[in-house]
Amino acid sequence: MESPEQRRERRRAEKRQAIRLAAVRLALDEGLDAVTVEAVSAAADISPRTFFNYFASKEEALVMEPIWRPDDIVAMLADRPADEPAFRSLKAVARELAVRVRPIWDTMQPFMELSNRHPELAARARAADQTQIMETVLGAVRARPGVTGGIHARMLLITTFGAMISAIQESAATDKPVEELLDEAFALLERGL
Amino acid sequence: MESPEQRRERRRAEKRQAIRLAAVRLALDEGLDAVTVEAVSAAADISPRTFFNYFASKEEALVMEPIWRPDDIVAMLADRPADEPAFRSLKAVARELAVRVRPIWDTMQPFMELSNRHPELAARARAADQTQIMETVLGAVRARPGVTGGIHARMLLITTFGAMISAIQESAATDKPVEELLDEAFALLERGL
DNA sequence: GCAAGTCTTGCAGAGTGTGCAAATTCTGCG
DNA sequence: CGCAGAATTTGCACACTCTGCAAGACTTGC
Repeated sequence: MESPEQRRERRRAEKRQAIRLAAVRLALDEGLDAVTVEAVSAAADISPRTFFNYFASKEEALVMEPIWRPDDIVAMLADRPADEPAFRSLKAVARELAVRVRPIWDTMQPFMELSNRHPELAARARAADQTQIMETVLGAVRARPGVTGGIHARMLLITTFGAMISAIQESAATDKPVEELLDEAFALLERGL
Repeated sequence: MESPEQRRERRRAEKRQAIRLAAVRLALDEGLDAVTVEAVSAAADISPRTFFNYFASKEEALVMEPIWRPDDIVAMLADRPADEPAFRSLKAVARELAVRVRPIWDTMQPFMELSNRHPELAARARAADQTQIMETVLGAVRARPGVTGGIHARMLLITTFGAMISAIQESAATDKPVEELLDEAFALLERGL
């Protein structure tokens, strides 16, 4: 069964996604300039004011929901065996996150297409997430065994995300499976590029 | 001597910097919310309209001029010996870019302070640059010897910038010299983290 | 079928950013 | 100096994003 709260949550998420799709379709069909809040709202059959009940900004509606959230990552790291070296833990976490991508790969396509045409979009949206992750997770990485210094922790994090982003982009460009590419990327990091 | 054009260029750059400083000072003194184009213009003694002759957006005035520009990087890469492996070339380029930072380190401080208080700022501003660099430079990296595949090129680029960003941030946090930290970072990349 | 809560909407207002044309300032040069 | 031509600054009108607030519409459980 479904509690009333879950029900509301789900509905809200569905509507959010519907608005997103309307926005992205509009952007792909008519160009980014055609995407005004007014136009999106009309397409999604809501009032402009309501749009902002679902998204804090217009941009937010044009990119997909982030697959990595700081708390998630901290939690996933905490779940790894305490004596596991940092690099190994991060690799495991990255793999787990990559797996999450698979079931939504198809729905991601329009967003990827849009990101290809307007690379600033996804980058800008991701930027906020990334710094937040850096700040939140850096402490957790430092606490892991096998971290030799301040810059080591930073490099571990930044390269982990570099690997994920590279894998996703390369996968979109070549159609190779993400996980395979992610393994390649981590192999490079492990033995040195 | 100085040609008239150079003169104009220089003046323009000076004014740009003056506006920047006014904006950042305002942000540090009164908080980010106090930074409206109107307030910045008043502080810099120009009209709001003129502000937009110097910056395409308010945000642009709150972060420092990027030290890396795509064309620069491509040119620097082209200057490296043709048979030098990609990793080595990128390391050399990164070092050269890091050296550029030294003479302006002091003027960077207010911006760093602001970036610490509002991490989204610098990240968002950098985002556009970074994707542009990716797109522009990726081809040049692929053409270098020692690049084994699509994901290798991507990882080389992304980790190079990761190293530079890590080094700068860590340097700001610990006061160690940037170049030393950059070397540490590249050592990690070279032998594997 | 009603009462309480939730969601949607309109409206007013502050702020960003742009095109255009007038006003101002700068430049070299006679 | 003083002036013609060029570059810069500015005001103005306008389209657009985003927010707070309060009223209206709609759900929901009972």
